[in-house]
Amino acid sequence: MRRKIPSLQALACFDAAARHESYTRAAQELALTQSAVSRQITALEEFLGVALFRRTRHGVALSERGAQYAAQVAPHLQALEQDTLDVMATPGRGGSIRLAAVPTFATRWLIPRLPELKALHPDITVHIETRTRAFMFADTSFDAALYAGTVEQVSNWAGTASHRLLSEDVLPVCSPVLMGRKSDLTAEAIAQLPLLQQSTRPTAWRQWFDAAGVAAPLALSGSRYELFSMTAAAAVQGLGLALVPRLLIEAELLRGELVVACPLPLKGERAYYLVTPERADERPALKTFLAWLLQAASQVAKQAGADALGLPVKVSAAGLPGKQRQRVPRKKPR
Amino acid sequence: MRRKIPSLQALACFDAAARHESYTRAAQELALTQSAVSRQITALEEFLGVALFRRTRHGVALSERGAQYAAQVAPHLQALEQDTLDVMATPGRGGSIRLAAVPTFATRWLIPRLPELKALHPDITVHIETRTRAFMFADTSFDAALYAGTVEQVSNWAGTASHRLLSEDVLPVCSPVLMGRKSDLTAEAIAQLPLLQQSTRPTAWRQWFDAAGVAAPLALSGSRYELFSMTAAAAVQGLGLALVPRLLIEAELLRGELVVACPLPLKGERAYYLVTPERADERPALKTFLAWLLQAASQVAKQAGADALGLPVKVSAAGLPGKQRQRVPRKKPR
DNA sequence: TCCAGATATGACAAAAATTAATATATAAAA
DNA sequence: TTTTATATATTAATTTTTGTCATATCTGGA
Repeated sequence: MRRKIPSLQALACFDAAARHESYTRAAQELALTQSAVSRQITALEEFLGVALFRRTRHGVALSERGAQYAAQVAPHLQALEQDTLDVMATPGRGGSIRLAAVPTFATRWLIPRLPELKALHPDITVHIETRTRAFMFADTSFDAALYAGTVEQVSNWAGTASHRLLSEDVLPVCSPVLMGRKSDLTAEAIAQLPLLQQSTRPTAWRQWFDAAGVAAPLALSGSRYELFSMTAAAAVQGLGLALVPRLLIEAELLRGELVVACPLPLKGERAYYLVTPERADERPALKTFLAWLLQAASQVAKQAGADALGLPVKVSAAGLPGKQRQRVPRKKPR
Repeated sequence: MRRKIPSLQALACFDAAARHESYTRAAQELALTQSAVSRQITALEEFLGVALFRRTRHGVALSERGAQYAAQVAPHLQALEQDTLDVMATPGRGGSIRLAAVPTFATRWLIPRLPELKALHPDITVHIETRTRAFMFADTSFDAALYAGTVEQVSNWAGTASHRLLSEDVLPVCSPVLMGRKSDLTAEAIAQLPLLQQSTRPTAWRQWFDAAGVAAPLALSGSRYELFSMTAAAAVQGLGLALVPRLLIEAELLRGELVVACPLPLKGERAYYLVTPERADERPALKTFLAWLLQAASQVAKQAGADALGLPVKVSAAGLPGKQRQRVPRKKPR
């Protein structure tokens, strides 16, 4: 039997009218006459058997049910429009990938490399939306997630397969102003300075001090920021020391806004992963993207490995002896 | 400007055609002529600038892009239809509530009480879908979740407010066949019998034995089932002992299919909660529903409290002395 | 009272969807 | 090979839906 759904145009009119609570403005938005909107909505109300608007002395106002219907319907309209634009925009062979990504890694690592992807695979489009936590693929329309976490977290993510990209080795960095004349600080010295915390890694500083074998009673204190980029920005302002992955702050290091306060990295258990739904998705675009990502990541890892040569991998006791300041690698993607 | 979305009818035709990979069958499903479907899809392809189907020697087959578009679009069409039916179905004052619920509690506790809700508030419709884990409200269209967990789990659920309904006190139960002549088993005796595990509470038995002060090396072994109702069913079959909340197996107790093996309850940290998105939702239907739920829960809790009178709340040492078999309460909802 | 700004509606025009009939292609059966 | 059954595509006519214009109606405020 014929499905009973109102026309999309009717729903679009309703959606606009609901947002504006005005037929006239809805008509303006949709480039229609007020008359057209009025008719569509009247027809819709008749079809549903529900009064979507209350006619007030001065215009219209959403009814209870109307508000509910609008709230339910709006995201789907939005999504349909997005999906449609998506197919229209990529008429080539490739497809588009909807990626959920941790914000700072996406901003500072992935996006700078997208031109390279574009050059190699011009027909692949990547949509990025930020997500900090795990989510259920079934609830969303993401094709993959760029996620930071431990092996356990990743393997506990139900119904997914994951591909390790890079480990998240964090380093203490700060504004050169804080360093004074010294080229390195001891862990003890760092324990005296204000620390910048990242809320999703509340124990990072504690772990770092543990690795350095230094007691730091204030390891858990300090302002908390949600994103690495925020702690980095705070560090640039001289607000304290941030513990961030080197690969997220290459630009600041290059510009001299930040310096490595102590070259002891915390080889964390955390890493960046590409997580995909388990149902071995046949989509070739995703496969291509994954292959490219892995290659880009391994390239960076190799580079970082070379940089790290000559640096102590594990620390024996307390503060490290002042090593030479590390050179900034020149891997700037073009 | 005018939105560029294809007509819903076109999308519906495409969806049906994509599912059947046949215009003819799609036409049958939609009660249209094959001609109409063919035209709609041709128009849609033209509008999108994308070939959605490959014309094969024998009919049509979805193209790569077509498959992707279909997969994206289908759930939204579905949802629009659902939403629409939803408003149409409840023309009264109330509204509908979309509830995500843990399966067994929903089946055995909530649903049997829905007639009562219906009697009190005939204009409220409750849609139930099962979810075992936490999810993000923003990703779904649920209004609330009926969730089982610890205080920590519930309070860690970001962006939500929660209302405690009932605590999940579990009891060891089994088929009367397993009990033989005895009216109660000691914890030691239970430790010798096969245990039925529930996968979402892997340590439940261990905790129970701990509370009883009995060493049970096999506390973590035994078949694992996903739902309480499954462990209960297994217990009815005499496969072993299940540790389930009493309120989920009243029916089996009444019918004599299950008996309480030992009246020592594990006062778990877990409880049933109604979890709602934090944005203080104005929807009156939800408020009414919550109020009713709380009242129904408190009624049950009172009853259970009365039943539990005279039962030892905490156990001093090992196996409990054989207490009288508890009477089955008569709170059968009508 | 009159005006400005809102929604509602009647009459008509334009556009889109649907159909019936038929053309065309193909795989399988005769 | 010819026939048959079953696909999709196309043409032309028809029906339905949508939108516009002009206008009516209502309301609050100058």
